[in-house]
Amino acid sequence: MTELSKQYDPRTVEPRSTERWLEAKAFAAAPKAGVTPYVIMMPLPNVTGALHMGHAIDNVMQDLLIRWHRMMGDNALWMAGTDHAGIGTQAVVEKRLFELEGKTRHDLGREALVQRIWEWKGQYQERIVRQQQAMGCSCDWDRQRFTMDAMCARSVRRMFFAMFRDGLIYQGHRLVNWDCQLQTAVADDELYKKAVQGHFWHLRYPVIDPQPGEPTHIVVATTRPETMLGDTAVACHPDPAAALTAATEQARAKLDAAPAKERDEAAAELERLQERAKTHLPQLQTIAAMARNGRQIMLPLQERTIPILLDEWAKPELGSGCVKITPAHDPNDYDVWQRHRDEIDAINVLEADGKMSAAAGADYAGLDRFAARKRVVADLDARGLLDRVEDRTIEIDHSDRSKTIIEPLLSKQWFVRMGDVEGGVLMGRGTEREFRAPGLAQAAIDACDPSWRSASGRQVAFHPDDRYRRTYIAWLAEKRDWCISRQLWWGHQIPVWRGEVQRQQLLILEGLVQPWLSRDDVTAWLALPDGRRLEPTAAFAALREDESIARADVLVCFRDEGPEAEVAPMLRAAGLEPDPDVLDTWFSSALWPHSTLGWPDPATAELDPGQSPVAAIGDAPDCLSYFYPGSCLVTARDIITLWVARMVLAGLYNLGDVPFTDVFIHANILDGKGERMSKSKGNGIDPVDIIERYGADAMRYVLCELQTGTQDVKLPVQVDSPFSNQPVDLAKAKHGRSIFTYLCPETGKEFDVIGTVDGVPKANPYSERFEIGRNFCNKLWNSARFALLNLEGVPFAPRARADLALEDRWILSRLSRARDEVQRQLEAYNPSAALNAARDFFWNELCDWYLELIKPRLRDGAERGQAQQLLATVLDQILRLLHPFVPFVTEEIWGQLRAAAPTRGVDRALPDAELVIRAAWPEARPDWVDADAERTLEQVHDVVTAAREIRARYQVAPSQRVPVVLVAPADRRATLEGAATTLIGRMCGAESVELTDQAPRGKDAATAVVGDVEIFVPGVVDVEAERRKLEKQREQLTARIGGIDKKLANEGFVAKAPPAVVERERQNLAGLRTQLEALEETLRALGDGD
RNA sequence: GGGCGAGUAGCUCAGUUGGUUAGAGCGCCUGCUUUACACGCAGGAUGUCGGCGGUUCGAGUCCGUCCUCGCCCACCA
Repeated sequence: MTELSKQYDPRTVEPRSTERWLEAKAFAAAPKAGVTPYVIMMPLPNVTGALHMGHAIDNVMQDLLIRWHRMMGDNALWMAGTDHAGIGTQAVVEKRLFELEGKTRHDLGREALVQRIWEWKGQYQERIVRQQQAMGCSCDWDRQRFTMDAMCARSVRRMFFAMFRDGLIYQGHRLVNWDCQLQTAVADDELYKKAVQGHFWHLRYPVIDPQPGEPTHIVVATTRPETMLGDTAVACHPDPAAALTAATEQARAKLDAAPAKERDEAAAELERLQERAKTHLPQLQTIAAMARNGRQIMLPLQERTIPILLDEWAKPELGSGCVKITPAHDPNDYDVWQRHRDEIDAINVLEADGKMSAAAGADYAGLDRFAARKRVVADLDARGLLDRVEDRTIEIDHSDRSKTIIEPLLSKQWFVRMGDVEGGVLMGRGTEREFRAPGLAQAAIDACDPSWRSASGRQVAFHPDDRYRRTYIAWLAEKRDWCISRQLWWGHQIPVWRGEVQRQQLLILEGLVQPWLSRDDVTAWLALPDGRRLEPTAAFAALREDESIARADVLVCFRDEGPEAEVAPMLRAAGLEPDPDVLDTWFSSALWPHSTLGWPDPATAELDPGQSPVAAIGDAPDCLSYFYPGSCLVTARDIITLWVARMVLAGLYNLGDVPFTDVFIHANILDGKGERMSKSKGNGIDPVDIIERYGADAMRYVLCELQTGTQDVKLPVQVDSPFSNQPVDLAKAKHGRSIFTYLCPETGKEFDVIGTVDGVPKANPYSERFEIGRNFCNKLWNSARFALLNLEGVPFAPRARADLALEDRWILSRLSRARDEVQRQLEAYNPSAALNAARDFFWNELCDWYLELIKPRLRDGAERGQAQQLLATVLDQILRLLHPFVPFVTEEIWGQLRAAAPTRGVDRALPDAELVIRAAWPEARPDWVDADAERTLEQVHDVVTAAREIRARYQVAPSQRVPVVLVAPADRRATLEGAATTLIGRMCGAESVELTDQAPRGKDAATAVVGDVEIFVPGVVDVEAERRKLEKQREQLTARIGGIDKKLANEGFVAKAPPAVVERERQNLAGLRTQLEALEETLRALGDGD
């Protein structure tokens, strides 16, 4: 037997456990007919950088579930991998390229830049995997995937093709959030708001040929004057009087309901609106009338006539009451345009790089938008067309990736139709679970409706409560089309050839391409200038029929790469080009739960070297049919809409079934200030820093303990300053030059907590909260050490419960209950409660009581064997219960325990396994529950605690044995006699324990009363102190008795409370009265000597 | 503006369908090199359950209202 060191050292133990697991391929999962699979798909970390504590809690929760299910006998697969994170990764690499080499992506070119990004990806993927392995993540590393590897790429292409064929993917002009720096569209959730000091310019647009009584100018206001160059109208409300009245009424209602402190503000608002009816309304009505008469405005600088539109978007209560309309650069104006398509156009005055386009006019084209803004303002001012300028703080959208201001821009993008479609959408085409859904979003909504079931009987449920189901549904219910194109270089290129082809060319080509276009694995659409979108056959027919059709936009999508390559030269010759855009990252991550399993066809899926096969082998089914649908998706709530919803709809669309049945939403990790840890905020800390200091188990223990409900977790972070060596609280410290650096409060010098800033010393962050976990591991280690020191020659013999000692029956009873509680809480997705149940049993019952109780037996020849056997068994069981939480230390101890006690068990041998990771989860043992033993031990506990309190009060040295006299009524004495008395003596350092019905004579005894038992410790004195203590206790007792008396005297209580509750109160009262009697008896005994 | 959540011991948090004296860990106080563990052991102190009002025999728990904090969504010419 190896001697265990006195202090647990995770640095030596953790690598050893890891090695054992990897060597035994303990994380690997392969399809096996007849065994239930349990599958978790890891939320893919982005390869933009290293993991922080937010990822750690996510990974630890998954590992907890996976290890638990593995022990329960499920075939547990945890699929790991990383996400290429298109825009994020490209932005990081581009930024470095510029900082280190002063180059832009255009200097490098597409191919070279992508090559750079692959290198970056390799580096970070490796780091991420190292971090996860350090945490103990038991992923099947031989199945690790990347969203851009061959297997996943094929799936992406397949889904795109299917959706394109089904008409669910279309190309359209839409207003998108444009990042002028990265020159790509970005999603709404990739934006953040930032308050910027700006201005509000009021511009005067001349009315053409004003009539008497009509205004000569219409005033409109904007924060972005340069966009006026793209104005195509001015709008006015069709019924300004009614709208203003409505607004006034609303303001009045608000004033009536306003709380005191908002009253003034509400009153002022009401007054302002009432005033407006006089100042603005007449003119607005005039303008509305002018609009009806088709009067025109002269757009200054452009010298273009534009109409006055009547549209409700123009609010009479705001600004001048009129609003300029720039459909190509403002979302609301875009909507106005949609309502007035036949009256106005959209003019795009911006280029992709943020410079003004030719459409802005010769004076402005080529100017950066901010320079153009100044120029436009100056030019208008020079013409006397600038009414006034206000200073204003404006909340402006910024791009999360480039940190630059976003411009709304009209551009051509690819979309997935989320809404309902005429005739519905065929989900799971060609599978046995095929069904028809109204639309993609609706299908995903239905999937978590409790009344819905897929053909496999599955649906999606959220945990720990269904609060987040509402988030999910609310988002999907908008059914907003999903913009899937990004103008990036890093990602899955959109597999479409497109081009504008002239009529003549098309007709020449028809014969050539038609055979191709009629194939199953090719889909083409031809968009005619009149807006019709037709299949090739219909389109060619239309072309022949109508000679006025001059050209068509041709879009061709190939299902597979091979045929595409074959036809490519022909397509090129016809003037088609591959679409340069790439797909939104979420398009590929939506497929993660099945693309990683080889969909659409595991038999032909392409693997990276060394990876486990996904195809069927012999009798074993293939991975896709065996592991899909998966079990549980573990994630933080911010990703519900972005990812969870899209995985559900992609799974339903491709396979006709949900990707998982449960979604476990865990807490977010916040820093000491209460802000969410994230890479971009710079407040994330590397789990490896914590592991190095406290151990991985300690970190896992604390993260599990913190995972209570959905309460977010604050994790105050400190570092020791590399300059003063003093602890620095990062929540209070000032930042240095970057968000990753801080200033030492003593010296004012700068240090770095991540290690990214050159020339600044690195300080390792830590958090004292993890000491709890470290202490726990040490306790576990030492309890095992104690056991192992005492297990030499441990026998195994089946033992009947009747033959066991009182404390043995007690600990088995408590173990049985603890096991059930851990199980119950894990099933309820409550890791904290599960861990605490295991902890409380282990620490408070096993260590504090059982180990102490059996120490004498371990030294006693006759009783030693049984005590050893029980000790080995209980240790075995607690190691199994704790393994999913703290895998490393339990694995190490398990090895030692098996060496010392090859067979463990009480009535029969427990199932054994070489590694605890593969050991069977403790089975329920209701037959071990022993209510009598529990009651007796509870009394022993109470008496011992009281006796110890006496010892502490009189500062009796631990080594000093004292006599203890227990005075109790006959029935109580019957319980405490024998074994219990022995245990009491053992636990409170008694010289002797006397059980009697007679208080000892003399008053030189310290006393305590527990229930109906009086405790005397003769020989320690301070009669007055004793009396005071007992009198205080009597006072409290009397008060409580009074309270219950009153309650029971209350007719309402007796009549209306459940009988069981009333009965309990009566019992309680009786108990308290007995206790009071005993107390008074003790007081009398004290008084005897007076 | 709409929605969701939180407020319990000095700190971080539990507290099941209302029902004994509201709990844990950390911290604090006292004592202890008790043969596994001082990262430990034994003992102890600590609460206007955010405020007010209501329902109820009974409220930390249910309802109303107000205060404070956080998050999500929408909008901002």
